[in-house]
Amino acid sequence: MTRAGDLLRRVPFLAALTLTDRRALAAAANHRRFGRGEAIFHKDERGESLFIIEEGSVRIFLPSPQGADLTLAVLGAGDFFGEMALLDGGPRSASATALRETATLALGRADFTAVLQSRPQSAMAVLAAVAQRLREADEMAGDLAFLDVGGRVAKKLLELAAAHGVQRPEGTLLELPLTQEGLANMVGVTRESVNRHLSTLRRLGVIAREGRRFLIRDAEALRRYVGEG
Amino acid sequence: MTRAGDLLRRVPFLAALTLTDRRALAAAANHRRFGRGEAIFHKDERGESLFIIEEGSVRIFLPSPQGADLTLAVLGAGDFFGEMALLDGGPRSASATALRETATLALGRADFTAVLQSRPQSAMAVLAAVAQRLREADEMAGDLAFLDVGGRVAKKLLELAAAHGVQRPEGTLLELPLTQEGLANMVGVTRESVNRHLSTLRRLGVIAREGRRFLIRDAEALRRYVGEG
DNA sequence: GCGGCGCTGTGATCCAGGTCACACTTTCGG
DNA sequence: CCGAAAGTGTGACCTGGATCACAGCGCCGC
Repeated sequence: MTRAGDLLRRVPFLAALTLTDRRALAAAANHRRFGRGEAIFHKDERGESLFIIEEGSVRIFLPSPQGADLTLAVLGAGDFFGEMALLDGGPRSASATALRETATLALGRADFTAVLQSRPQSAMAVLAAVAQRLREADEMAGDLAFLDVGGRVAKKLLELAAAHGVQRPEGTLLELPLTQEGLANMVGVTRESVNRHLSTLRRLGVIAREGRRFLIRDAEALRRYVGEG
Repeated sequence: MTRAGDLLRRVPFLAALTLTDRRALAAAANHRRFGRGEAIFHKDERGESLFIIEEGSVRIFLPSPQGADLTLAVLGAGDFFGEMALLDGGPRSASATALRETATLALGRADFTAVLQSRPQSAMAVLAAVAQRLREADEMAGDLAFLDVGGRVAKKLLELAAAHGVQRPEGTLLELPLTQEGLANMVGVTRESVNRHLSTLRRLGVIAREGRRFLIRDAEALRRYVGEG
């Protein structure tokens, strides 16, 4: 309970609640755990809950008929997802699976809307978060329409560096372990194409591999690489 | 004033307001008109107002360095846009221009947030609208990643039919006059490619031209065309 | 009613990236 | 610690769409 209360305080849109409210909410919410690779929900299902990640990480993606799906986001502790189906009443617009052992707090529609209705601050925070996501989605569409594969790969590396990068003497190291296939899915291309572009980038000394993670040696060169290929 | 009050009643997220509130809001808002082709705002500018369309139509798009930009939406009377910059404080995420003579009501940040904070109903309505748009944006990204040009063209025609279609004995007529270039921009490809696909569709008797508008003769065939090319 | 400009249609080329097919390397579960 | 499975690197090939280059067409303004 204390644990859950602590978590909720760190979730932006719930920060405006009083301690008692947060406790009540934590009591109302369901704890749910998912194993590595386990599905949390599938696109097109009806959705009745919002999930808050306590621990772990979750991939949100559009499944494609012919395998290779498109990753929209990878979320971590403190992030929430699954709100859309609650907000506009539609079905799940994407699928979600746990990338590793993950613990969540699931909030039902009634509890969620109650918070939004009674706390203008919370509603504004959710609004800001959703607007932010819309912004990113539009940008993704733009990238798919305007950039070639090289540019998309380079740009995604920069984004990942901004989100999960750790400064190192030799450059920025991407925390999150990422396979070429994973990167390919984020960028909407085949694994082979990603490989070829990474190879040239490595040959140019722009990036390097550190086990299962990437090291970005020359962010500036990467930025130039976006928009030329 | 009465005019503006009337308009506001028809805007979903303002429907919850009392008549007096709507009057006050209408008084606070600025009327602004734009000529055919005139820019309303540009991507990356700072944005301090939300626009409600009284009359006319507006194209929201991502400009691309090399010309051919990507159309995200075409909005008409009663629709609103420009809310994102107000909600998350970021710059304009896209550009907006009037497609024809257009009258708008511009609402400043303060007035907008005041409504959202004081009217849970309004906040929920905006939330639903933004969620809806996020849904569409994600779907667009999926289409760009998964569908080939033929499929994208066909799907867009079906969407346009759903949004602006009028039933006719011979099929569904798309109200809005649309050039091949316009369609190409909605779908992220060249005009020539669109032309070729439209030609085959016409040869197959699936669609036909009615002056400057499209007639969809066989929606079922169009649906099949999505996802095969 | 006529001249011009913005649309439409289509052919000829070219090439980025998908597909297929493997060999090699790392990692991890048992 | 070993063997299978997952991930990586690359070559050969083919093809959908971009690009360039025109030739008609029709609608609009004067």
